[in-house]
Amino acid sequence: MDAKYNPKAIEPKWQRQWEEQGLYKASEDSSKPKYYALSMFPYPSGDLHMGHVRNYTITDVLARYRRMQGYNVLHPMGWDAFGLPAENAALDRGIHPRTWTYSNMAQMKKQLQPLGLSYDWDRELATCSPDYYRWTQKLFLEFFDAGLAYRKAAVVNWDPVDQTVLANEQVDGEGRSWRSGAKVEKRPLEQWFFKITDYAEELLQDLQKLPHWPERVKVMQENWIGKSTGAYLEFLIKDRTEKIPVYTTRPDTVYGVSYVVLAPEHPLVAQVTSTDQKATVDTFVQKVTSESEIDRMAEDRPKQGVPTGGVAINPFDGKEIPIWIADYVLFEYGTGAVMGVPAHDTRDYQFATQYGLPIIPVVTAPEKDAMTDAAYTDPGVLINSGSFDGVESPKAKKEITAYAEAQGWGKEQIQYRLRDWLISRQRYWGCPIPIVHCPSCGLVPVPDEQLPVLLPEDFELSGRGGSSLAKVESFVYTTCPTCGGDAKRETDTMDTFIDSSWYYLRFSDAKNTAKPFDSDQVNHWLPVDQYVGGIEHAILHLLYSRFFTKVLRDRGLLNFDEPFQRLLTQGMVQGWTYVNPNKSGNAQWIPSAKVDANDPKDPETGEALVGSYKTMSKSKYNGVSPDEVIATYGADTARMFILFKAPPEKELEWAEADVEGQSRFLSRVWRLVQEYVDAAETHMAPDPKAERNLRRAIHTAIKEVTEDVEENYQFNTAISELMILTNALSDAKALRGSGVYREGLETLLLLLAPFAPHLAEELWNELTSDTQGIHSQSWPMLDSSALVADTVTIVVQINGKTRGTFETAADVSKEQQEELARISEAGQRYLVDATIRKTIVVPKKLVNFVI
RNA sequence: GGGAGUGUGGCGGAAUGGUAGACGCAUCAGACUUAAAAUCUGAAGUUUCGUAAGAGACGUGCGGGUUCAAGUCCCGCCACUCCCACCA
Repeated sequence: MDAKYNPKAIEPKWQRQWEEQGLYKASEDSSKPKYYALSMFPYPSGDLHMGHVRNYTITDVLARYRRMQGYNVLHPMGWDAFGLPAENAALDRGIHPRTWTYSNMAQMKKQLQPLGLSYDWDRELATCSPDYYRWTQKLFLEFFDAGLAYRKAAVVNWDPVDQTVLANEQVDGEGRSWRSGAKVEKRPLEQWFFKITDYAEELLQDLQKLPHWPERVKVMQENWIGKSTGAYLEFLIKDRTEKIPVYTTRPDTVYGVSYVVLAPEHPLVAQVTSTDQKATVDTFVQKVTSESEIDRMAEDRPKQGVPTGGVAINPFDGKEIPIWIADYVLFEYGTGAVMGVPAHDTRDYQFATQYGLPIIPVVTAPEKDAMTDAAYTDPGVLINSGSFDGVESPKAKKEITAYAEAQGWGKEQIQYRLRDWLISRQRYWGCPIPIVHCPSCGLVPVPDEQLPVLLPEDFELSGRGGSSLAKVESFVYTTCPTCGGDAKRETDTMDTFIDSSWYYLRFSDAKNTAKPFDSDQVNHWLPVDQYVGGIEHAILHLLYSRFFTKVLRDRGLLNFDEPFQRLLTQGMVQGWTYVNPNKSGNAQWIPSAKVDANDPKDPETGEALVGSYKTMSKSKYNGVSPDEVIATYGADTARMFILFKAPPEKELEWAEADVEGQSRFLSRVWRLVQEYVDAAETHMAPDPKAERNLRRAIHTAIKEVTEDVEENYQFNTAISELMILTNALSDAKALRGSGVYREGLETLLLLLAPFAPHLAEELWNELTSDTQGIHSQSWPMLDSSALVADTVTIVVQINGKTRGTFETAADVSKEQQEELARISEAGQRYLVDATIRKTIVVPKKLVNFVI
């Protein structure tokens, strides 16, 4: 055995060995319980960063731990491989997006390999491979068949020069295309949608089935779904037959309506506008619709609007009120029209004061909140409300809604903020939508036997954001699968979030060539027992995946409601870097390793620098790459550091000194075992007390590490327990000849195995004659009887303040304990002249005298 | 504006209502060494009194409360972080 711990010598050796043994292949052994551990699969950017390492290390520890616990573990890895960066790379470098993507995947796999992660690579998948996207298309057709995939016009950013659709991020602050510089137009275009709103209620309700998800993720999803209960009410239009429907959560304030506002895009705008207001209204609509979303939503922006000249009639009191249009009303939400109640709504109040509209209080505020210069938005008692005067708000809501319903001009309505999911993208590097447009048959799904609809090879990229497929004639022109006539293919591709909405299902049956997955397989392995990933996916990815699961359940393809049983959102990895305020962009970030901390200067220009944190997920510019760390310290040290430095859900600051600390700890373990193996077993006089103490330390460690890993993901405290056990063994070298000491070393290695797999394997191999390897061993069993201590420390308190302690036998009775406390040094000192009013005895822990 | 969370030494962080600061980093002292590194041993919240051994006071963002006992439970503040946000 080497005298010195040298990770470079042992890590590659064991990685090869594990690979050859096929140690991490998930089997179909149904005699064992299953455990499915999953990290969110990466986008193959070509650059593995510390955030990835943290993510994958966490699931790896759990996977290894569960294997030792006797579980049949599924721990797969794959690639979220479609997406825009590949297309941009193709534009910039003139290479095929596939070439770029696959070379990145190879690169990242190479970077992952030395980490010693226990993946079942047999199940590797890439969403851009036809073997995978064939089934994405099949699932799309399931949605289509269920009526959950549909087309409708949606307003998009249109570049009139490049003749292409732009993403919101591709439009600059002034509403110009980043590429052509042309003023971007808002155009309604036919787009594909998934009807996620059909599942809004279940997506909301089933959050209750997820007790092991972080509260804040559930709250975010809840807010995103945004359920509210209110009333749908119809206002009449004077001299016309149409009605203006509004949605309100405050039907109790309906007598306070002093105007009605339509969104500028609302179809009724044309009908209600009077001739003399037409020019004003047209100009206003033009102005608002040409503005970017960002401008229109901008904070603190004053609300703008114009009167249409039209007059509405409040059906409750027959009062005539003006119809306005305003930019603060959103066309997409509710009915796209709002009743204006300035007295009881903050936004309406702002608008009304700005344009001199009447403010009519209809809900009384308690004296202290009496309305002065703001809207009163809390509940109260109704006034000025006809026959509803004197009714309290909550009751009035119900009564007024019921009254409207009886009169036929309203009803109760539940409203969600969740919108349908716009899934079509006008891009090349995505999964083609398997639909044919036939002039006579309409939208025709591509039949199963013609799947996959392959991405064409001969294409020309039409610029960022544009549809390249539409220009590939051999792709576009086809025949209708139904009637055989001339037809065109759909040229949109799917949002990449669709690819990632079902990959965790595919892992259960990754090589199936007949269907997306076999139901028995998916029902066996799913739901995922532990899902780990960044908080940035708290809403979209997780919501879409939940939606997919529910739809596929309703299609009979699987039998569970929720895909991810437990969710852990890991914190970011940050690094201390310096900023050069004189530079811009990425050049301003300078890794701390290149800078003298006492005199921070830009190594290139000599300019003074300012310290700052930067997230390691954009790690190109801040120095510490996983490759370097592994090359310097080894994978085990990197893993230990990242788990020990902070609890998993918190941010983690990269610090070289702490990495060295972990390296030191592993070296200590190495020496401990080596010295034991080298030392001739010395016989010594038995020391039962010391042996019992050591055994207690061993089993305390088993208990603590098990609880930390299994229940709370407290890897940081689990590792500190390993350190405590190591220190105890270090201190107990006199016991080397005893069985307890050996038990201690073996237990230490077993407990360490999920965290530092290579070191544990190497030392296990040296220490024991076992040939199966440490990762095939069982997790150590806890012997609770070993935890019982011979003696206990009793705390003596006077009036709740600790005044001393004493040691006594663990089987001390309550009475003895009190008496011992009384005669203890502290007791003697404080109780001499005192009257004891009360004594509290906590058995085996504490005695408190109140004097 | 709405919601969620956090606040403990020089730092990362521990603490089923029961000795606050486990474990580690950094620091200091000692041993080993010609020397350094590595390694090992030890010290250490702040403060007052004391030459010292020691003794006391104060300490978990702030102010109250419950309790024999509060970092932990309750009430009210403050600060910071994150998410959503003209959603009627």
